[in-house]
Amino acid sequence: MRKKQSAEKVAKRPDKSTSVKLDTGPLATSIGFALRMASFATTQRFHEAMRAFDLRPAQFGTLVLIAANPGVRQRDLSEALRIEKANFAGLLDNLERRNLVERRSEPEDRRRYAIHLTRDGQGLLRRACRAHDRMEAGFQKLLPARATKQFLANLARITVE
Amino acid sequence: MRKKQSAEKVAKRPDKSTSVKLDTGPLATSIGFALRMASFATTQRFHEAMRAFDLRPAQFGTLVLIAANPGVRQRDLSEALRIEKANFAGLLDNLERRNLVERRSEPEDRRRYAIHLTRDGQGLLRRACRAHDRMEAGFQKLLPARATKQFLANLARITVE
DNA sequence: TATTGTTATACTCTATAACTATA
DNA sequence: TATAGTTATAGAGTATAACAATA
Repeated sequence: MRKKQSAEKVAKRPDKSTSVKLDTGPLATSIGFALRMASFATTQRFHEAMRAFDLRPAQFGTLVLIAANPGVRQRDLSEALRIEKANFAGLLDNLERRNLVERRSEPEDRRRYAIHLTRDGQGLLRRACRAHDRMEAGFQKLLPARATKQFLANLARITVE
Repeated sequence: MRKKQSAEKVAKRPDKSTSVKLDTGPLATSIGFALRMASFATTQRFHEAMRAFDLRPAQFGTLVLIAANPGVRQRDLSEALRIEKANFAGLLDNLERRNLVERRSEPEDRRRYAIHLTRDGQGLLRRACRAHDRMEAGFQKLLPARATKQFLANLARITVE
């Protein structure tokens, strides 16, 4: 993608249709901006990796959390994923229409649903997780050796409440 | 906002209307997911810090890059910020209507605009940067002492191309 | 009265294609 | 032909309020 600075830009004219490296000023030391850019990059990779499964980040996260917490309540899922309950209803509708998850009513509190994966959901998630793990291995290779654990811990510190 | 665990939840029934900590399964070691959550958290803080200036992340980033690169071309700005040029036109329109930036036509290539901050834009940015710096100092305090530089370097490694 | 989940709505963000004017 | 910038549009993501059913 990146063309090296032509050595013979001499006489003609620069005609720099190539990308220009900008001074990022105070953004160069901005944790918020760096997180934004890094998250954008990994999200792009996520979409590539999950294209075959038609799963977006929030959908994949939902399936993973259900698998790890069978029977979890809808409200706890949406809170853990930082998704408004109003928006989460539609997300779950979509996964249920695709026969990946199942809402089971709870007799002891009939306002609540216990959410479970279907067999199809388990199967799709298993394959999606393999793609996810390959993607994550690629991210780890971008970091210094044995730096991942500390990096994840620092991200968790930033992710307060 | 957060209710402390009532000490007399004793006999009655748990009635856990408080939030439940879920097992995050393979997301616990997912760099992509951790970045997503951390970026979400810092973006929330950004909106609080910038409410007084009515600047969203992309708008603030735009002003900062213009200040650091006066006369920059619109295309280079949108590329640096990873914003589609089609969407960036409207963003700049908004900043121009608010008299914060100015598009100057370039005689040597009349397709291009050279983007500059107005006096108002410089003034607003100066104040916004102070709020931004305070916010960033808050983020740094969440990290171990002297860990910021390495953390930023690792974020930059993830942000490829 | 408070909580779980739903519906409706609006606003922002992102992505794509088609267009103009220039080169 | 290719590039800079614009317009239009559609799809996601996000936020808020109001509601029904239940506790």
